[in-house]
Amino acid sequence: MLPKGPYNPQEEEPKILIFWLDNKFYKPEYDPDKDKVVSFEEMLKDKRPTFCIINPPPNAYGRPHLGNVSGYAYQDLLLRYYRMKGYKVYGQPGKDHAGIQGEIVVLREYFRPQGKFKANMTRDEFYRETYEYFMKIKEQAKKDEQRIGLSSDFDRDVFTLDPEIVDIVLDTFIKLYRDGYVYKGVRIVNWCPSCQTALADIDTEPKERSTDFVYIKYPLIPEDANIFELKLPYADLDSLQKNKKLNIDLSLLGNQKNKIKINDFVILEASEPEYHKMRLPSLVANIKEDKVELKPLDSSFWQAKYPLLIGTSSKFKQGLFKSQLEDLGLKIITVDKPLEIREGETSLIENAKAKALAYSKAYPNALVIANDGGAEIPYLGKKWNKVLTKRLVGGDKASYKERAQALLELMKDVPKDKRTVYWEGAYAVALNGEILFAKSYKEEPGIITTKLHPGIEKSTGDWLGYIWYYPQLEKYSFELTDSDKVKLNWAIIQFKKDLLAFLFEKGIINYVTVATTRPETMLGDTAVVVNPDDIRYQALIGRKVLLPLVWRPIPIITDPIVDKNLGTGALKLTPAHAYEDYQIMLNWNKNTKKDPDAQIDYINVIDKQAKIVGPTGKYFGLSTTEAKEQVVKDLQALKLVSKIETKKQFVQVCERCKTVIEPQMSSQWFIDVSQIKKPAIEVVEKGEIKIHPKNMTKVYLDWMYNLRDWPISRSLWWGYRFPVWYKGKVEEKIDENGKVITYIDGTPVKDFKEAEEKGLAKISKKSPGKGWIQSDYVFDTWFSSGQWPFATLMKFKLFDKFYPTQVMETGYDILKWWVSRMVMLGLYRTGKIPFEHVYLHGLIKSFDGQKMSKSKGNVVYPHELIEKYGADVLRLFYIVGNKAGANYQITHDKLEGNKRFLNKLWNASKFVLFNIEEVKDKLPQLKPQELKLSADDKKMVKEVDKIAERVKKYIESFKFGIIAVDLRQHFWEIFCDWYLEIVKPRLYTKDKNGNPIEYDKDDRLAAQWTLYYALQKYLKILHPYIPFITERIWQEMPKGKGDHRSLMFSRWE
RNA sequence: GGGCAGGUAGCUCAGCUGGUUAGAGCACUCGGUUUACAUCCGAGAGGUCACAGGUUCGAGUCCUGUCCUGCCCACCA
Repeated sequence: MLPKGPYNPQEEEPKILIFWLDNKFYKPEYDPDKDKVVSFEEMLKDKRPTFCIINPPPNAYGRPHLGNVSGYAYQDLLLRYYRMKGYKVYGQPGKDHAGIQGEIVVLREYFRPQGKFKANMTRDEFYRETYEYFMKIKEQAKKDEQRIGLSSDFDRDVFTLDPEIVDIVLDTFIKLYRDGYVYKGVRIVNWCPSCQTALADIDTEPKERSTDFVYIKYPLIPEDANIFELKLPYADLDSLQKNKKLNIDLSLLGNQKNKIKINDFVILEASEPEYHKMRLPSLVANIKEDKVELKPLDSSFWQAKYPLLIGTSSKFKQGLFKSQLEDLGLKIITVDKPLEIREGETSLIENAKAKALAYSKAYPNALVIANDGGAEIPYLGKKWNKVLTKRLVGGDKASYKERAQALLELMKDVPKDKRTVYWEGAYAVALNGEILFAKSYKEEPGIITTKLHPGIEKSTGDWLGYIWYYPQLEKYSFELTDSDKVKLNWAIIQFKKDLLAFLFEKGIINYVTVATTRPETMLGDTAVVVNPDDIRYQALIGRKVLLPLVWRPIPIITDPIVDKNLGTGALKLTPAHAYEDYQIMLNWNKNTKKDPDAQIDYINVIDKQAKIVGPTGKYFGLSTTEAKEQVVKDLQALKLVSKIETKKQFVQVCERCKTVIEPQMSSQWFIDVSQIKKPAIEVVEKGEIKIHPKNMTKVYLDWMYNLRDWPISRSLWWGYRFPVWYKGKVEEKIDENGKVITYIDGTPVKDFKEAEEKGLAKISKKSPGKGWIQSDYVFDTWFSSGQWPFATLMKFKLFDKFYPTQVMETGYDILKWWVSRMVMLGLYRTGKIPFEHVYLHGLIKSFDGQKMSKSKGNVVYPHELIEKYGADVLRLFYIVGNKAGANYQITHDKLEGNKRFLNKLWNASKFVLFNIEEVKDKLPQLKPQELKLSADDKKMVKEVDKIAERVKKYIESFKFGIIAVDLRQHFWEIFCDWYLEIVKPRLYTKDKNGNPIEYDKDDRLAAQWTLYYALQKYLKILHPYIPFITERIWQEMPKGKGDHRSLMFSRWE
């Protein structure tokens, strides 16, 4: 009998848990038919179809949080469902060492109280102690998993750093290396100059500071100028600077000497004995027979020479933008009396053309932009606009009069409220008396809103365009066109989106101004980057600028990531010391693979002590702070600083010591994913792996399509150490060209392959012998956890039996990080998909509706809720009404409601059990057709069978949360409120006062059987949702065919 | 800036490939019951399905645009 009173989960749930654990129901070796644990071999031979879920391993050092536990509810629901369906079920639990996070936590919470730090420990000591500590502490996480009812095989609970797992993971690395998918390359890393270590992004934190934003002018090298580079004795350079003149021998130019002409550039480079380099740009002033006279350049050389702009708009006339233009060294010609060619038989576009031609005649060297506009035409909505277009035969070519006529006619047919008005205008651009292009535009319905036409922003794919002048807005903008039809040799300057001016290239733009918060890194600049759609710089793409101070020609390249509106829209590229610059370099080099000359490189100018190194001349050896001051000072002396602003900026600082991170180049290990990602994309595209919810498939595929080579090495102690050995000490140094060079035992090596060939390095799991030193790097956590599905199953020799697994259930937030890697590495290592379905659950919002976070103080721990409500209530909260990928909020109402449901189930069961007590044992053997079932009984049976069928359908399509609402309601309303109430009179054998009453025995038995049948069915379909209470009630229920002493193994049908 | 999701009752959310009168839980109002139910049952009220167009015999559902919210990614040179 069930105990009296309301259901008490704190009392009942632990008993059930012990019942399950003691009987080892969770083990795959448990055979329900024999009701015992059979041998491993016997289990392997079992013919039942398999169903396997690998439980995502939580961090070993902490207790699983509300999110982890939600996962277990879903995983366990599936495990239990398929177990009851007769599958051979296996759940693989595990605990994660959690890489960097694990290391931080153990240092803080375990070692620091003992006065131990990485500085006063050996690596082995640290690893051993941490391992032991984790082994101990991970038991708590395991208990939490069991408490929620997760029916996985806890005898096979495994740690990610388990030696056998490590072995399998390292084998994968070695296989990747042998197959040529692993390489060691130089890459930018977060370097903490104080801790002297590379840091993962997660170990850095943003800090706001205010800093100087320096605008530096990089002189543009004229297109037709040759550039020669010459190495000279230092003394010669010195004399050049002093005397402003130098004669050098033509023969120094070698076979290029015939090319040189006056006004060419010669960049002179001289080295001091101690490695400092001095570079100075000079102009060829005079060529004698065997000598060249060189003149050093000063900044005045780059000044602009002549104006070339004419605008016809009122803004020019008013002298607006004057200062900006003059800042560029331009003079502006304004036209006092603009031509008025209007009306008559001329169309807008003809007007514009006529204007442009007239002006260009007057100013033969000017590029003329002429506009004409102001025609008002009605806007009629979509439908009417079509009519309008049709009636306006001739379109642009129609004259004003024709147009006005047609519009007036049309207006009559248009409903009044739709008669709004838009503007029409035209543009023409002329040069040397010739029209370059012309176009009319129609835009802005009605009273013009404050917005520009959306097409303007969208169509910035080309550089040629049309000016649009919005009279009512007093604004200019432009529209771009197909540029391959018209090729012009000029650029367009745009000020703050408002003014557009077309400028001749030659002699006008003679600087490219870049803005930077880190002027000292310009010493390592290798390019200037502009947005490919930025019309201002179109004519400059592919040209070169001369990097001041170090006087190195660097190219102007493009990348869409560059923000046109930030700073000057031109970005100085220092790939060695800015993460984003580094990415731009990679992209650029990838896109210009076929053209080796276009490739750009890095120059590392800051070393691990934050000192200036590399080819930096007089700045060599300065600290970054000193260098910054000096560089700005020197640039100002050259008049190459146009302005300095103060800017608020976020910098990354070291999480531990708060030192500003100094990004720089360092040698790291990579996986070349270009090949191995292909099958991982294919299996998802083909639907061999299905992702729930479906829309996450796109997220996965987008991520995979764009996946770049994966850096897998980390400078940590806690993790899988690389199976890489060096014969001697490994050092990294920056050479005089700013390149990172690795030295093994003093010998410089180009790359790892070379080191291996020279016998200085080896890939091996064990030490190759005395004197060999193992690499300091450990693997990125995702490299190991990406192998979790097959590594765990291989360890337990269950691979053949259970791989591929059926479901991977995890939070959608790690789809990209974890799921993608499991698919990729699983396919690579085993040739098979790791799982058939990916079910992604949503995140849980706290009681206040916000995302849980420690800083907000709204974190809810699952064990708190379990203590108060029990595991079943929490499981219902996770499941009921929720769907894949959707976030949901925890509320007390939901928890209370679930508690009430359990109580209802408990009481209804008590009622049923009490009323079937004396016929309990024979009920399962009775056949419905032999019973005197009433219409209500039959209806009840039908109803419960129906809901069971629906639940089955929904669970198998991963919609168990949605159907749970119906199931709960079904039990409550159909079984409790309806059937139980109407069946009562048929069950009573006594009246209110306890006196016996007459009753029909057969009818009563029919009712009793129906009660029994419905309840056992409900218990079964409810079991995957609320295993504890259903199992507890099951213990009191009579058992029939297909029933097991544990509800867990009783068959659904 | 790019991407994804969402906007439905007072609150938290369902509503699959378009199809009667748009649903559930909680909260609310009224009535009843206490031989399973520190309760439960019955009844009721409450919605321009964000907004504007469109497709259709028919739109919460499909298309276009707009607004708002949340999340993810990137970036702040």
